[in-house]
Amino acid sequence: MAESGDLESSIIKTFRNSGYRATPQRIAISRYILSTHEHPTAQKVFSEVKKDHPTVSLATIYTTIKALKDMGMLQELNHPQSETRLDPNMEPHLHLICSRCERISDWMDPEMEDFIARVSDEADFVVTGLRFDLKGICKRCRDGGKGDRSLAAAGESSSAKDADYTAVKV
Amino acid sequence: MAESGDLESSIIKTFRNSGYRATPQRIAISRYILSTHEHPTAQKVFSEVKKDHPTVSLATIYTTIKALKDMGMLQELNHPQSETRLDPNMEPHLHLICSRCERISDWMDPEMEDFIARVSDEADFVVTGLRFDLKGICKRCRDGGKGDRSLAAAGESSSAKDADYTAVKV
DNA sequence: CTGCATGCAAAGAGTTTGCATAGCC
DNA sequence: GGCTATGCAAACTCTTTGCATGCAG
Repeated sequence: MAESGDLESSIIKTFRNSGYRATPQRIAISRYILSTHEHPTAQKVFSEVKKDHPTVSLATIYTTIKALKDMGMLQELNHPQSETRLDPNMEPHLHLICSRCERISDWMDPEMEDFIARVSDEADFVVTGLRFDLKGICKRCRDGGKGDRSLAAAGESSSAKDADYTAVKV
Repeated sequence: MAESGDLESSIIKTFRNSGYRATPQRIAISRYILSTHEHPTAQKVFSEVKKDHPTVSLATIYTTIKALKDMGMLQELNHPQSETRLDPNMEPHLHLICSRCERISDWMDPEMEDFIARVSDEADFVVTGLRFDLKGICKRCRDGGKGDRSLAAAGESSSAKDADYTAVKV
């Protein structure tokens, strides 16, 4: 991609401005996480980065993730019975999580901030952060039949995971 | 409490209707989880139930939680860098999570369903479950100063955990 | 009585940490 | 060159599983 150089130099600047050293491993890890939209797991980052840096270790992945979180570049998404996934989108948004293909899509909604502001006001609760996930079936999986399970945990039924979200009558 | 007998017999019925045996341990575990509003961890359930059933094991806590989830009585709430917490409220609602005292309060909002229905429609995504958390500072902690950290992880700064929620400008 | 549930301990998964070496600044 | 970051492996935390015994139905 044409702008990979731009991304890379901005990553280097960000690390140095925060007092971190910009090592090749950190740059590669950050470049992958910040440019993908697939909300990867730490293991996924590990296997992707290993293609270019075969000696990289999982410990370095986790340390770099922690640094990126510390610098406000990244947040983590936890779900019951599944690994933590990473999200470089720091704007208020919600997640559409497909039970079938395990894909996580971001959805920006203009009304969300108003909604939150009203709840914050009514509940007398000063909101500093949010996390909004909708679980369900994406259009692609409804159209395409079985869907792409490449990101799904092998052999695990997705309906079991649905039990961890408040049911919504459809 | 006066209705503990009612809760107990309804727990027994629920287990038997689903083909589970209603053992004293399961009844005690379920009674505690279903009647508390503090969204306990498995460890908290363990220590509470041990008061009446000193020989109960953590494995039984976890298998009972799994049974309750299976019966649709319970969901789990995961947050980065903290243990899974339990929520017996199965109605669509959102969570107000205080960074200071670690308390989790439920908030029912009449507009939430409309909001979700609209997103579902616009995104062409069939919603089956939801998870909506707001992180911030509760009124009690703002009024009372330091707040009650009895549920907070010892020695851990709560600001670190805030990094895992999309920042909201206040 | 029959078979599921319990309690114990050990295994598992994901993540973190300790330490000697490597390499950024 | 000083000092942080790396890579390896071992430790850690939370959760799950295997198995012999116990007890609900």
